[in-house]
Amino acid sequence: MNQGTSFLDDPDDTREAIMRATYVALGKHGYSDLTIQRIGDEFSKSKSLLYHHYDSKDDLLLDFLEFMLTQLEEQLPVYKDSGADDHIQDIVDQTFVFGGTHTSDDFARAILELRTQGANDDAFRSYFTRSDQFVRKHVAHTIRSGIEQGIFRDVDPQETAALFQLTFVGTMTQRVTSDDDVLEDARAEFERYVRECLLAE
Amino acid sequence: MNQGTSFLDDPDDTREAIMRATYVALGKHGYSDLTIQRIGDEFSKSKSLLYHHYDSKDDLLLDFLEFMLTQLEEQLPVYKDSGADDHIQDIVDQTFVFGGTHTSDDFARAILELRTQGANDDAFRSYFTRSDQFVRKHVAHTIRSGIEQGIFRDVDPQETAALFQLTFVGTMTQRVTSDDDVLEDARAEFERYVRECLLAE
DNA sequence: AAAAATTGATTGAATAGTCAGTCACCACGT
DNA sequence: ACGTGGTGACTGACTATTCAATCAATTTTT
Repeated sequence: MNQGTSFLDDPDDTREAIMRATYVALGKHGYSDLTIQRIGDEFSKSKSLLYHHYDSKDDLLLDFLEFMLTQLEEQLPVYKDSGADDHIQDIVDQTFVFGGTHTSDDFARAILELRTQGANDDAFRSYFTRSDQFVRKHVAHTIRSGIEQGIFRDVDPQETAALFQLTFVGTMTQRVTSDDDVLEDARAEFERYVRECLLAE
Repeated sequence: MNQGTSFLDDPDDTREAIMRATYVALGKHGYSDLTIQRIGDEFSKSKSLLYHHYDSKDDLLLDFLEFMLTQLEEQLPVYKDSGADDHIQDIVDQTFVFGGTHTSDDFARAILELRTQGANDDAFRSYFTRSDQFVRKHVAHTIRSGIEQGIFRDVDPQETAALFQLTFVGTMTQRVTSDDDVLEDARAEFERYVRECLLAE
């Protein structure tokens, strides 16, 4: 069975512990060297217990993916209707990250490794498809809102959000897989784009 | 030993065959399920022979990475000094791809899977670091050239190239790991960015 | 004949997953 | 208050398989 099947389970202590163990093991060894053994090593209980909670390694990893995507989505800045321009700036900050909560490289590494599995695993890919659409709609809504407020130009919200989404994914990939410090420069240019192509004059 | 150690080797028939086999196996099974056995299965000769040409699986994979990056760099449109704007358009086309030679999803998948290994493997990461810098300099040079020609605005070539690079990586990641068809929209918006933020008025 | 290419058989270490069984706890009837 | 039985958490030992890597032997090339 997956996650908490009953709504009256204990506060899901064990699941969280397993997720944490998986996270640590993934960080240490990388996805392709991630084994049940190694997850068990980071877990206070025994490795066999993992099979009591999950049917298989795949089952566990799929739950872990869901866990991580939840974390990721919770990181989205909430939209206080105040100013769409402020909110967009929050999103840009979040994208290029400085000191977000657990926006460490570890977290980005984990997400990217999971994401890459989507290249060969339909189940994984459909999770990310849903997550991408969620994020994209969130951004598109903000932009639409900003246009109505008259602080953004009359751009296509769908298309603009798509480029934001692409930049977000690109940043995550780039940060983790290259030592070239392209990110600062890219950020400067992206902010120029926001100023000159999005904000009203 | 790696690759062709002598410059007078036979036209590297075997190496190419091994690279091809690795490519096919990678496409079929994905990096984390890629085994010497499976590479051997796609290879006309026996699996043991792989160890005659390479010291270890890692050694083989590292050579494969170099092989793939060479392919990738050869795909860069050459800069005929005619017009920087045409050349930039070529680069955009290449980034968002339509019918490039082997710019199939298979190729993108393979590159992304290799790239993601860089998250945990320093050797892999340094290859991509070098490759990124190569591409970025190429784009920066084109932009600098376009500015001198007066067809681009007076932007910062380094920063602009960085955003191109980010978009390139983001596209590759997105294409392969999500069914959300964000790419068309993102392309439309990116071309708007080029028109309004890069091209002279 | 010497060197290089190629093979099948084999090894020892991991691998995912199983299984029989222990333990703590809780509800129930008496 | 006291058994009694049921349940789920938990474990260590185990299996069958797969893995990377080795090697002695054979074929092919030079």
